[in-house]
Amino acid sequence: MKSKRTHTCGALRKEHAGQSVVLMGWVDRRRDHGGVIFIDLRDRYGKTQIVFNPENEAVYQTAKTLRGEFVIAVKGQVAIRPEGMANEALATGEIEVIADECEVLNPAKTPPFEIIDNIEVSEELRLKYRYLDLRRPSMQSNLLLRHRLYQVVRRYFDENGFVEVETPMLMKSTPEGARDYLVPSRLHKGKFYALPQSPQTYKQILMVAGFDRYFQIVKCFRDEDLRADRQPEFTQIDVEMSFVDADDVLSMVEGLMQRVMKDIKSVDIDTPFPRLSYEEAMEKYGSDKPDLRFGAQLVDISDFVRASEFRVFREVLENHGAVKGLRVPGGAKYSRKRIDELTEFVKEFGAKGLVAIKIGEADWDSGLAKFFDEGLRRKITSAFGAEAGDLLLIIADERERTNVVLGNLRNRLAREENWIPEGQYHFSWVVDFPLLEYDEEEQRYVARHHPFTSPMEEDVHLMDSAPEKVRAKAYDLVLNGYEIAGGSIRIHKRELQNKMFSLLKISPEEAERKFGFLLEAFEYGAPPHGGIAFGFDRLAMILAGRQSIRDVIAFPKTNSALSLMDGAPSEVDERQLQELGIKIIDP
RNA sequence: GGGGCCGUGGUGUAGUCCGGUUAACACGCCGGCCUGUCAAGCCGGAGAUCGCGGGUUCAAGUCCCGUCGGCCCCGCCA
Repeated sequence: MKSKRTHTCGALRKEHAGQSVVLMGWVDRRRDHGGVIFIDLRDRYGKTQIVFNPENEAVYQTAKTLRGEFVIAVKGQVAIRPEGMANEALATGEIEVIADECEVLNPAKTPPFEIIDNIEVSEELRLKYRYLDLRRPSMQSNLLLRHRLYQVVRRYFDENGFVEVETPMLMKSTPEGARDYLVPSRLHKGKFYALPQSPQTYKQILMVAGFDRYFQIVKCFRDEDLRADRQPEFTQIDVEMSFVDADDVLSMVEGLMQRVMKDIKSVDIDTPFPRLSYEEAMEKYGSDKPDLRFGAQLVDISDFVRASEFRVFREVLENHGAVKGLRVPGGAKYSRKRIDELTEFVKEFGAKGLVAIKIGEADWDSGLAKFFDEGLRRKITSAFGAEAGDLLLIIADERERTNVVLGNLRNRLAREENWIPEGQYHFSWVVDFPLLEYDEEEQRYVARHHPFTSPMEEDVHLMDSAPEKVRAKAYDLVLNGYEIAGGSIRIHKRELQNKMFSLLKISPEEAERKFGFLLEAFEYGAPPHGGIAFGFDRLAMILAGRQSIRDVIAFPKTNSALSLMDGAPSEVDERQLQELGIKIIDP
């Protein structure tokens, strides 16, 4: 290439008129009028219209050969477009570049899909040709947003005295929690490293080491099944602080969110964020990550229907279950088919059925009316705040299941009934989580957050008598129905940690084997500490207004954890296996 | 481990329920015409045997079985 690029394709304006410039980029579109040829030249900064006039024979002949996605260099004069020819849709639309010279830096095959936004193309193809997909303006802006998010986070924590420390990617496997990705050791055949599910133990050890404010933007790995908001490798903003209580962590995070929203979205948000107890979240919204952009709270009618003739409700209540429901404004128009669909939906979450009551002008428009006397019908209707034309959807089951089922129904209805206002960001904290939950399969309590989470002091006395009632010093940050961060104050005393392990049925020997290094560290002066970790991809996804974290990850995996572009995972050479002492056993 | 939806020229879809002569449409691509377009326009053309394998049938894109792949969800994700 003879000359250097002087400007990007988004840079030129009226005031550059008359200048000689060199632009480089991709041919976005070609409009050949037989005489004059227009090329829109694209790079990540924008597009600029290039004009090729037949009078300039040499450059005109080159222009005729140009096709989509050719990489070219153009030297020319910036000119103000003729009267009435400006393109307001383009930032550079008031000018154009009259080409003097044009060099094809590299031709291109016709791409398998067009490099434009708003085209319907299967995600499969987008992932296979990710480099083409990433050329599309919307994907470029997603990755640029992600880039800005990294910068805001680093700046904020740096300003607040946090130290960024990298922790190992090759670490000890700790089978509590998610499935590990394992890495075989060549030097120690038969032994394995694990990729971190999170740098949890390292950051706690950094507290012991005296780095009282730590953060890291770090990859984590979990070998579990994927979802729209879950990838096997994902990025966390990992944070830990010493000499703090939960409020200190929460307000530090609120400050970060305020900064992020301001810098990325130009939105001012209020702090402190509302806090809901776990119990309140479950009872009112049926979720530990409630979407608070809309109301539609669950209504508990257990106390009313206890007196009804309806056996389904009575039996559930006799077994200490709950009867709760949701009001669907205007839902009385739902067809039988629609209600059947919703019934199928709630069954996926373990409900036995769904009771639907249509509210008519005078009274219930429902075959169930006969089971409830008139006063009861009126009480129930008013408990829901329901009016004629509404629909009540009611679940009767054990309390937790009732809540969870209705929570999922609430989210589905919100989407389908457009209850969710556009462009809102509703942050909240969910606090007072149970420390433990009982795992039926393993027949033991497991840590709801992780085994290093501190119980609340006032609940410690319950650890022996009623472990399920012990609340944790744990907190989740929820944004628009997504858990975007979760953390806790940690246990920093050996005795309490031992107690926790015994509740989890982790023997002293096992604790020693798995976490001995951490426990030993705690014996050398561990400060009280706590922290939090953000799902960076989820946060980026929400800020970008996308439905899948794949849209904010440059090279994501498919649902079955394949990389369609490079073909990972793949078989390896026999020699590599030999070096590692690994034999493949046919499945 | 399980449930649902999907796979037809380069791309997106129609056709599949009710099997039957040249698989349709739009965009893209190629060529021609055209000197001010910007989703340029007009005319013409090429291009798919219907994800893959097997089966049923005189006959399969269409029915059946299996398999691969994509997406959404349940379980799982301390």
